[in-house]
Amino acid sequence: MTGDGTVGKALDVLEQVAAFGRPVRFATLLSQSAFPKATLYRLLQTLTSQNLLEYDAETQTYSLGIRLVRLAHNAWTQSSLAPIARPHLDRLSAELKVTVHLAQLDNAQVLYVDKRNAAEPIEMFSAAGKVGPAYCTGVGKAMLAFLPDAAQRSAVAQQSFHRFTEHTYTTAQALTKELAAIRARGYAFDREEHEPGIICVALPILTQNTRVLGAISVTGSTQAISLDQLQELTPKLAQTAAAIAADAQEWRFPDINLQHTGT
Amino acid sequence: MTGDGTVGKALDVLEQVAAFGRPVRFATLLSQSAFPKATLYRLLQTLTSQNLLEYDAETQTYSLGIRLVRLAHNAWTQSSLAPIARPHLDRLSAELKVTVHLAQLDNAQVLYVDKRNAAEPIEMFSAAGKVGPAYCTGVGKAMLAFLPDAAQRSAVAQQSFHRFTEHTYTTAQALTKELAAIRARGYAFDREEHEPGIICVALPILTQNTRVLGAISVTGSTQAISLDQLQELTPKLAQTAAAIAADAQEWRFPDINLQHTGT
DNA sequence: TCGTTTTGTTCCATTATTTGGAACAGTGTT
DNA sequence: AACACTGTTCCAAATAATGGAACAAAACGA
Repeated sequence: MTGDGTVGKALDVLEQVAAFGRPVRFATLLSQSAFPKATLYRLLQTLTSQNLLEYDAETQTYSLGIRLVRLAHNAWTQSSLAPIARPHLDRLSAELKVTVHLAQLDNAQVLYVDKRNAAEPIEMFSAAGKVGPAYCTGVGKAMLAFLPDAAQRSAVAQQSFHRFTEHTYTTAQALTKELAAIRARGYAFDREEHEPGIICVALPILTQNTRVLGAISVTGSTQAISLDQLQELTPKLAQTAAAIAADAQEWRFPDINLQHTGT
Repeated sequence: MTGDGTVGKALDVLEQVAAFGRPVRFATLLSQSAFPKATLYRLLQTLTSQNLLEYDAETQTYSLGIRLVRLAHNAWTQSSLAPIARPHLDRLSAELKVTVHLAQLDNAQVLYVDKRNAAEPIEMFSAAGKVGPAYCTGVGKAMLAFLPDAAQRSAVAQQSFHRFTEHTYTTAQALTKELAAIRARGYAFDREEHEPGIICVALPILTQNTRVLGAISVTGSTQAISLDQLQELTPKLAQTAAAIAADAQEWRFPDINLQHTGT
């Protein structure tokens, strides 16, 4: 997971700080870091001077810098499906009165990039950016199932297979079998595999060439809805997924017409 | 703006890609880059392998990677004022039925980290992460005004002073004078300096030691509200700003108690 | 079809940066 | 006043980045 010379090392440190989730002191980082004191020190300096980290002289702590927020806004706008999918999610959520998730794969994990909530109208940024496991969520399995073989094997190998509930798939073998079934069926269920009482149906968002762009899901609690009822929503979901994929396709082409922009 | 060896250069490239706002080809980047071909190529490789960029083989284009979205979620959660301020903004917005902004300074620019809209309930991530000019917005001037002298001079020097409207301050001198007035008064107005017909009052969020954490503002259109009416809201705003500052203060201390975590 | 141009990728000796052990400097503690 | 602890600086050795140029692979044109 590391590598790429200096840049990779700097990012390792950045992730380490991120993992703390709160401002952190030099000594604390040092004690957990593989880097020698002077090296870690200089990396922190570099990151701070680049505003990827922020150093609070009062408390002598490092925390993530807001430059990341700005960069991520660009990333979210241009590279995630969210802006394209937004109107479609709005429509789906309004029509069905359900909780809808939009996710993409990041490093064999599920990254949620947007969400519509049935009860509370909308959740903020806090929802976009969250990560979750791929092997025990509807969106995760839907995406894994449609990955090319090699990529799927690699992704499956990276799962942690922690048993969240009694329904969680806890071996690569069991998961691979489930993925094949999903691929055949065209959509994925989450049968309380991640949280007890929470079920969902998820569909991948695929290009014409069947490349996986992301996935959408509809979630409910077992008290409110049954798997069968969720399944009945799949046509609507499929329609939405197809519409998003079509829009995404269009969004990619403009660049090709603009490629002769060089000076 | 550059520097810091390899990491700095890599970030330059990252920003360059971000600036495009759409997927971009190697040749396009090369034509605008100061780096020689091979160097740029390797930097792109590194960034891509680190998932800060994403390479689409089909269209041969680079775009920002979603790893940034994940990192930014952490940054937003832990390092921005947004999570602390959220309940306070909710209350303020609900009570006054107005549009409220929460902003921080990033590199002498205004970075909006949260927003409450009077009409539409909430806007998503798209609002958090947006940047704007500091010299002609309420929140921007409120923050600049309370910066230590040296930092203020440096920040003022970095403003672009583009004339957006006839009320925009367009020289460092005029702005500095305005900032002194704001400091004396305790809050800032935006008198249609950025957009015609848009006015606002803004207050800085300060620590006890008067360090600038951020700013909040209440915005309105000249048709809907007058400056005097906005001014009447300042006590409520001041109360909210103080409450946020107090919460932020508490949020910083926990780390000090946990500093002996080393192995 | 075959040369030609454009675009992207690899090589490798040179050059510049990073490395990290160790010495040093602050700060607070007993 | 000695001690322990955390953070910062130094510098020769080790390592990684550099970029000119050669190479490969498409896209283009006649």
